[in-house]
Amino acid sequence: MAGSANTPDVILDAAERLFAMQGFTATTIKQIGKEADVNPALLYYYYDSKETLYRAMLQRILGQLLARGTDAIERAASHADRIRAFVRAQARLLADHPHFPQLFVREMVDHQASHAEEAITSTAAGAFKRLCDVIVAGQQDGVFHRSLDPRFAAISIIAQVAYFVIARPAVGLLLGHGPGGPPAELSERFFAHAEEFALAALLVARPAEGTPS
Amino acid sequence: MAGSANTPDVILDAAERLFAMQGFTATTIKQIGKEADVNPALLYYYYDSKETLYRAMLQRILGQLLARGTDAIERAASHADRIRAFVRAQARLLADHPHFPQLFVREMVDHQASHAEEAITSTAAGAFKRLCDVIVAGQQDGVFHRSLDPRFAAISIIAQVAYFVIARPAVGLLLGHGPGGPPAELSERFFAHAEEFALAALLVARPAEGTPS
DNA sequence: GTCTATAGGTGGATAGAC
DNA sequence: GTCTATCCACCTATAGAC
Repeated sequence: MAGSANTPDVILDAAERLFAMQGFTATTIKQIGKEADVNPALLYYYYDSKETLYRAMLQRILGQLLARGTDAIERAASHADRIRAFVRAQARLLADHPHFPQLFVREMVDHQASHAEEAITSTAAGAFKRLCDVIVAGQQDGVFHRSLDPRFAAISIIAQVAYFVIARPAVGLLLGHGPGGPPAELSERFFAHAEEFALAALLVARPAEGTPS
Repeated sequence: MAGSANTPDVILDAAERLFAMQGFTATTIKQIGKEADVNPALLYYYYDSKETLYRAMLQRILGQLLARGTDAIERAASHADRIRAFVRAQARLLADHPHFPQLFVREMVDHQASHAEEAITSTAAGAFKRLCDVIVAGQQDGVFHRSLDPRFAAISIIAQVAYFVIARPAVGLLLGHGPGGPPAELSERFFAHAEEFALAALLVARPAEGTPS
């Protein structure tokens, strides 16, 4: 408030944290005001309603995410490296925006993606298609296994990292680290594994045991 | 209600539907009463509070799910068939209990699995361990690739089907079928793909193109 | 732009008749 | 066991002073 950022952004920051942690209905205007350290009534000066505030918050984070280029994929030299780059970019994206997984799955189950539909079809679908194209190109060059449906394979690849962060409490319990989730170092190792697993599934000629990437 | 089932179960049925669709906070006692066609006040005759009702509902569905045996895995002849059997059982399980995915992810994000912690550690962890054991056995016999961490591989395998059903609206949009999700026939094909993808990642010697399973 | 005060509505939960 | 009536807390949103 008094300081660096302007009030609407401070409000959106607070809303993002609370909506991600508690969901839409469980989060109250008063909580957001307190978290943002502004008067709750002030929220209605900037946003028409709680619903409007939620949409603005979601659009902002979707915009931030989708603005990130997928250049790393194009820069990669080989088909395999492009798959690696995609998985790595996905993991970095989710690590940099820790609230996003919760907001995303809440939007799925609460509103059937209705508030995110445009963002998904207009931009996320682009990243998905790029991954599919990488797979198809690898198949045509005989590097990737041809019997896999490229779109299904793309979903399987995305699912690994996505599920790991969404089901974090369950994964933590399964790996013996409690419902707080696995420690950061273990998460990093899983993300590295996810690259290997995806490539192992795709590649026709698998590199010999222990061959460095 | 007047008829086959007893009132507590009718209430739990209604609660299961509404909690799955709307979440804990957004679902009201009055809605549940209406959905169950009983007086809302009656819920407090059977359950102490909304929270108690939620827990009872969750315990019931967790009990149903965890009671299902994993015999199919043990009956399978080869390492590969055991992986297939696991994925198939997972897909069947989720298809038979359409509310479970939503309830599960809501429990993750809303309560960090606190209400499901015991069910996960006592029983779901058993199924997870069995999958890990199948992978380890395959690795020891030289059938599965040894460089993969068995626990991570198990998560990658589970993630495919789990993410597909959790992110159903997003998957529907990505595959061009709208936020209502993909049609049943396409889901079935994805589940079949998930078996192939998992095996392709695990197997050292991949079957030749087009070889039937 | 920011605050105080409050209207208007709804939710969880209880008391008590039947 | 089931229903009616209702209490109290809390929530969204607005009116209006500063």
